Amino acid sequence: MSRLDRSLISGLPLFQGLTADNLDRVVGKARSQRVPKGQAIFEQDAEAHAFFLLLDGHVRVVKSTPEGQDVIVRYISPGELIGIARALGRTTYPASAVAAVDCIVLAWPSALWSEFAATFPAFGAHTYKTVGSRLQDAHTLVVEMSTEQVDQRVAHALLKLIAQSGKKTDDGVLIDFPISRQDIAEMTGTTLHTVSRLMTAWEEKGLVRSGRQKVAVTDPRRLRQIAEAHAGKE
Amino acid sequence: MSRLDRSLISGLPLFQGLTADNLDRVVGKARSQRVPKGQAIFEQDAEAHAFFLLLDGHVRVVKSTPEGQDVIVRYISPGELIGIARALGRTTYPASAVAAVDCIVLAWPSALWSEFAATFPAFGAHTYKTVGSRLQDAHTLVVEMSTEQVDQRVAHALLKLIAQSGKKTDDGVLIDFPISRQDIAEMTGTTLHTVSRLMTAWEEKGLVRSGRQKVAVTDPRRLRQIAEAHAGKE
DNA sequence: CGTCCATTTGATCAGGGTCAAGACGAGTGG
DNA sequence: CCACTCGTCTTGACCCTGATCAAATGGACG
Repeated sequence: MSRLDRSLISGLPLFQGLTADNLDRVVGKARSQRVPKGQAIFEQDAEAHAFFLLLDGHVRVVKSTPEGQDVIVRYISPGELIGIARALGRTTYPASAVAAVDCIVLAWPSALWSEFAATFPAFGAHTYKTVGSRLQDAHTLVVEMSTEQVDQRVAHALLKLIAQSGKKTDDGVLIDFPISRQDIAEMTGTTLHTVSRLMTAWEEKGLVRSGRQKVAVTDPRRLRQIAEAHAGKE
Repeated sequence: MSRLDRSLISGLPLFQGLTADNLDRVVGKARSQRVPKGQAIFEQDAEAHAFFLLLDGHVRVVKSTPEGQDVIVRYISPGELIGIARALGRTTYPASAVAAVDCIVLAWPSALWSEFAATFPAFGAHTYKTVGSRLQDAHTLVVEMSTEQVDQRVAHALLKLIAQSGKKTDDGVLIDFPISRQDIAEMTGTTLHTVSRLMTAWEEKGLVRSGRQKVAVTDPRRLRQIAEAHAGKE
């Protein structure tokens, strides 16, 4: 394994304001890890021995019910922390984190979190801000799940995905990692069948272009119309 | 208005470890406020000028959609903080807080939050733990909304309510504040009609006793069976 | 070339939303 | 003290969205 370098993390807002020396100390305590596509970084209900920083790739956070149904709570992009359960007073992970593509993560023992937070104010502040916005997101999702029809929820999900991980191509804005109908269904509380029907309908109208584990949005404007109100249906 | 006394807050875990002197300082900066039933403590999207501690009463946190539908995100019990948006990097309140009964709250200007957190470590730590568990709750709710049938969601909602604000009576465990069918519908993403039908069905089976803005659970065990699995339906 | 998985598409049907009407109390004003 | 009104709750009838069941198609990859 190659030696870890502070340049890996020096650009991140999370570590803003740290000296080169401090960055070295932080990186020095991390273990880097390659996680192949489909593998879990950590599992729901397991002991939260570490927290992670996603350096490269995309991760989905999944909660599973006792009955075996999965719900995708959110996707994680490079530069974000995951597995900070411990920082919030939990001893186990409340969800699983699965690599959507091959990923690179840095891992620190959970115990270090409070040390980092105490030593580097920006680190603590940024984390709490992150948690705060995740709480907002979760509440927004609850509202969507409570009040919207399936087509609106799927439209919203796609818009969030391209906002977070969109990549411009000739086909429009492409979601930058493999995502199946099943995945979208698990984000929106519906079935892969319904998602499939929606996608083909939207494809015919020219709103999206999609294929096997691939979705691109060609007309975000009209997709947003579907997401926003049900008045705009035709 | 009577003089504020440190005894109001001395028992709370939030202020654990503060000296009598410190408690006086904290209370001294607060303004106490009586909020009549039905009135808002703060409104969604308004400037977050203050954060609040609920001393007495019950508050529901409501998010409203642009289309005018309301979703009840959670209920707040005495001793809990509300309106801590500012602490999480927001400048406006993400939801409204409405008094479910006549309430007493303490209010501090938002700017004081960071001062308190810096000066009294227990205060900051407790808040973040609170935010963490609210994030958990929100995710749990998302999972429930995604995977459960209406009867399960309503059963879960009632169980949470009696766990949080249950009061033992001859009729079973009573929810300690007025709550309508409409309220329960807004917690569970359904309509008051469906809630009404469920309640009468459960009343006939002897699971609950309910009336106008009043719900008591007489058989939590069987209610939990409904909430848990759909295998147990008959 | 064969196997596996993602996807598509059709047919069916039920959970629960919508529409409509009424009953039941609780508070208000005469 | 009673009549009235308003808000909550109940209940029936109907129908639509989207789940379920079933099967076929089509790439991707070994």
